[in-house]
Amino acid sequence: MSLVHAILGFLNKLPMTGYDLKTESFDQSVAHFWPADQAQIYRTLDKLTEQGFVESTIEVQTDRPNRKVYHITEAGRTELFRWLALPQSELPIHREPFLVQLFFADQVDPKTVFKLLEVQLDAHEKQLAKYREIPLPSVGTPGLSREFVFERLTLNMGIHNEQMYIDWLKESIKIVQQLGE
Amino acid sequence: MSLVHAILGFLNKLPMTGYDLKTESFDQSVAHFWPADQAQIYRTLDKLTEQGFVESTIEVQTDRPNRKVYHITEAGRTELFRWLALPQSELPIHREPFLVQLFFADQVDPKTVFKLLEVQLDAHEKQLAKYREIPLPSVGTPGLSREFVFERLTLNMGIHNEQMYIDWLKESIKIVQQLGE
DNA sequence: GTCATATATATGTGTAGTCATATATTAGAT
DNA sequence: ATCTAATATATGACTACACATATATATGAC
Repeated sequence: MSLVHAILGFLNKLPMTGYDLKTESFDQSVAHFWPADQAQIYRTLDKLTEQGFVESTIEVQTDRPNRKVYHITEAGRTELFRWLALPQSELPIHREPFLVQLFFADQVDPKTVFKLLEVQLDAHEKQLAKYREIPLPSVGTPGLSREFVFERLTLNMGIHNEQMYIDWLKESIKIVQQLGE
Repeated sequence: MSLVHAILGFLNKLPMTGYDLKTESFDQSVAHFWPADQAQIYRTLDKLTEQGFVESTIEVQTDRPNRKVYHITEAGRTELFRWLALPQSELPIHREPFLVQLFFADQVDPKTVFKLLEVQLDAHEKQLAKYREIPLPSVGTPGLSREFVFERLTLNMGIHNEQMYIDWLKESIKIVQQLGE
């Protein structure tokens, strides 16, 4: 359950509200490998409070709803560092509906298969373009802080992954076309 | 929910029991992009029966438990083909605990980060080796049936993906090493 | 003699994640 | 004047999936 540890990781940098975590942290930087639902962030913060890994203080606001600012505790920091050092030897499962479709594509007429492949290609090209637009300095930049280096590496993963998928799709489209002849 | 459609896809090729679906179909061919839990296969077969997409007949056995052989109905086939032709414009979410660790790796000492990367590299190299051992003819093989071509394409995705991940890990390890100097 | 494995189906229970919706107020857009 | 978006927290309800376990019998391994 990495949501817990992602939240601890963000709070270890800066105390924040659930709203900040969602809009400024998750949606801005880790969404492509750990998207987080707003409702689940709040519920996880409740659970972390019960466990003593975070605490909150109310910041009164007059014009807007009060802010419940969470900060990490010493126990929370210990738990974060324990998990951050734990090797992930089991690879995560990636379920892909599209690959299920492709697997059974012999039961479908070639034009439809071609259409499915094209839609995928379009979606991945758009995703790649999105990643490329993110203004993060490249890892080679002199004097770049460790924080940004690691963030950049995770973005590189996203870019590599989309590029690989696009290459594979183009290769597959060629093969499917030859099959139609 | 592609489990439903994967089951329909398999049953459209051949009537089978839940046990067969698990051991002969899922575990043998689509496990790397759609692993299926035994309990969930049986429950999904129940649901599909209620919906009228599959039907079952009992095959009595004396030495072993009776077999409940499922076959697809006409309604099931219609549903299968409807879904198989449906473009997947939304990309699936791939959650990666390891990338969460890497994102926060600036809070961890470099040796530990290096260890995490090495364990990942090892895991992905093993996975790649596993895929390469699967005896499926390459897409170029003359006279290869459409069924095998599409199965091969999905395996190619697995191989491409592991190769990309390994490349990215090696690149990242170099960068992390330079960071330590 | 005992233990593990294969064949075969089924239920109980828990968890992570999704989606909808409630509440309350301000600022800005049309 | 009215609608929408932003700020902020919270609950209800549902689904997919995971993990453990129950039942029953045969075969093969140590």
